[in-house]
Amino acid sequence: MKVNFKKQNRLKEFSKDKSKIGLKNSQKRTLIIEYFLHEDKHFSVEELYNEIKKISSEISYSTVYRTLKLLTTCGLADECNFDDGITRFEPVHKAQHHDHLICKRCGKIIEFKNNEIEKLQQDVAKKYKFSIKFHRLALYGLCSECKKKQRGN
Amino acid sequence: MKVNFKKQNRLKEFSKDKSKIGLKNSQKRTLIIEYFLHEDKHFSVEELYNEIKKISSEISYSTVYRTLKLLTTCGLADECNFDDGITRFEPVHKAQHHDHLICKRCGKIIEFKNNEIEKLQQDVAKKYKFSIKFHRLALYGLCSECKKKQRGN
DNA sequence: GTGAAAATGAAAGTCAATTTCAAAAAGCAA
DNA sequence: TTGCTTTTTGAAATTGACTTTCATTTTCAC
Repeated sequence: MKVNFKKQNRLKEFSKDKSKIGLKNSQKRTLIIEYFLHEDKHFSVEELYNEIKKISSEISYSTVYRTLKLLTTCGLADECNFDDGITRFEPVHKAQHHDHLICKRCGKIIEFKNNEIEKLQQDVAKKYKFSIKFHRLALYGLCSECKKKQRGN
Repeated sequence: MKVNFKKQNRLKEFSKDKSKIGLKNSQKRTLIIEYFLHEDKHFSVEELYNEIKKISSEISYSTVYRTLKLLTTCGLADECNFDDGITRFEPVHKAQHHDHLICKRCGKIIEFKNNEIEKLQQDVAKKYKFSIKFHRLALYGLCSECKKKQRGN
């Protein structure tokens, strides 16, 4: 498992905070956190649980669930909803907010960032004297590969 | 209950289709549909059920639920999710797609439309060779009234 | 090591959404 | 109108993802 510097720092941060907020250093939790932060993917609890199980069969669904919620509370993970009733978690990239393209055929999730859209959102908010705390933008459709496949059919 | 022309037409359309797809003309369903289409609001099943109950106490939650699902299938209603785990339904305005501003304090839902944002979404899609079938954009925050109240506190 | 506090797993509970099924209503045909 | 078939309905049960409970295990400061 390749460890990238930024992510290691995030994990270290997490470790530093732990004592302050009364957390103990659990091996299982650490394994889950490392796996989750190093994989740059969107995981449902179920999905992460299934992958973790392969590495360490002694980790329960509850622990995976609780760890993801904990990371969310600590600001190291974000919860996403993509219209299928399943909550997914993604590692927070502190540097940049982003939105999502979701392929309805293969389920692929692509992240994108568009400053112009964000600016226009602020314009909309201003028009309605509204202050935006956060937003969700998801574009649903077909990714390039699935488009090719569909033509083939 | 004021009936606007466009909505009456939509209802008529619905009625026309009914026989073709094997639906019978139920009084209760008709009442629910009329109420839903004439109120230009976002309803959860629960909310619509509570309002309908006041008019006709003999209509059950199941019927309201099934009617809203039916309207969605027929393309006369859309399902929305605003990050609170509750599905809301809105009458489809055939003329225009729109997005939402949601006040996290009072729950108010404001609809808006911004062609520039839509255009930029297409640009994003093109960049990733993605074809968009539909999208969801929701801006969460505080509406003008709630901002005022908050200052007052 | 000992003891207090936190973490864990399995099972139970929650809650909105959805389905089931027996009874009621709709509507076609005689 | 009556009889018959199909659809609709209400109440209750079920589903499925999420969340909590609680007895047991692990952590860690002393």
